[in-house]
Amino acid sequence: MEHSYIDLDEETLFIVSQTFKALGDPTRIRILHLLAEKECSVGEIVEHLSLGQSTVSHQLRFLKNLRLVKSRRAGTSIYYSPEDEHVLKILEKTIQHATHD
Amino acid sequence: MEHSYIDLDEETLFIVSQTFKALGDPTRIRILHLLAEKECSVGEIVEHLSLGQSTVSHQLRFLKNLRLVKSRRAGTSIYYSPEDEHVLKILEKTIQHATHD
DNA sequence: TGATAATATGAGCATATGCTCATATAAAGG
DNA sequence: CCTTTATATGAGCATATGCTCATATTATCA
Repeated sequence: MEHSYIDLDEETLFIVSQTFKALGDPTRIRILHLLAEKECSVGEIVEHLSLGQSTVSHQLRFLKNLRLVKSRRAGTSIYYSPEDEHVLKILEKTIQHATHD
Repeated sequence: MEHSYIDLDEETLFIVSQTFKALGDPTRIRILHLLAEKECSVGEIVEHLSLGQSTVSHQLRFLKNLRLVKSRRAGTSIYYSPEDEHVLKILEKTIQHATHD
């Protein structure tokens, strides 16, 4: 029996799953959702979300490795902001979807 | 210092993270992507994707618990298809994004 | 340059995740 | 009914994940 289905290649599968995995954790969602509103330093994120400094740094590194956030230094502080508009839109839309349905 | 940011409530956070967690695994992505093209029985999924029967059944249960797929029985076979259009669109768009960029 | 402030990083631990193996359940046919 | 076919489920195991604690880096300022 014939069918035209072509399976996803490994690289696509890896990228897509990694991207969604990034959004699949409450802490990272909170961080991204906060950064969607305004650029924040690590310390500001820690305060706003009541998280440990180490936790935030670790998660930011995770997000940065996936190019979902970018950073800039200002003195001793480092400010983070979203980098991937596509992923950010998906997140915000899904939050809307979950909130208003 | 004042700011208008309101953190996400726990329930929203849970729903959103669960949803993305579902999309954060290569096996589930492959299954959903296949089902996006056509309704399949468990056995058909097993064949198309070269996965273990138990693996597929477990993942389908996972996806069904989150209402991402639905099922209908036909004799001894059970056919699965996507249930959540919103999530399916997100998945397909992200696959496009990962493939064509 | 020594002290302080902000952030990053590594190790360790507890929990979560995903697979496999074996077995259970359900429907159909003889 | 008893078998066969299709699917579901539970247990067990290896790996992944996310947090905390301690410590390392980096930059600023006295």
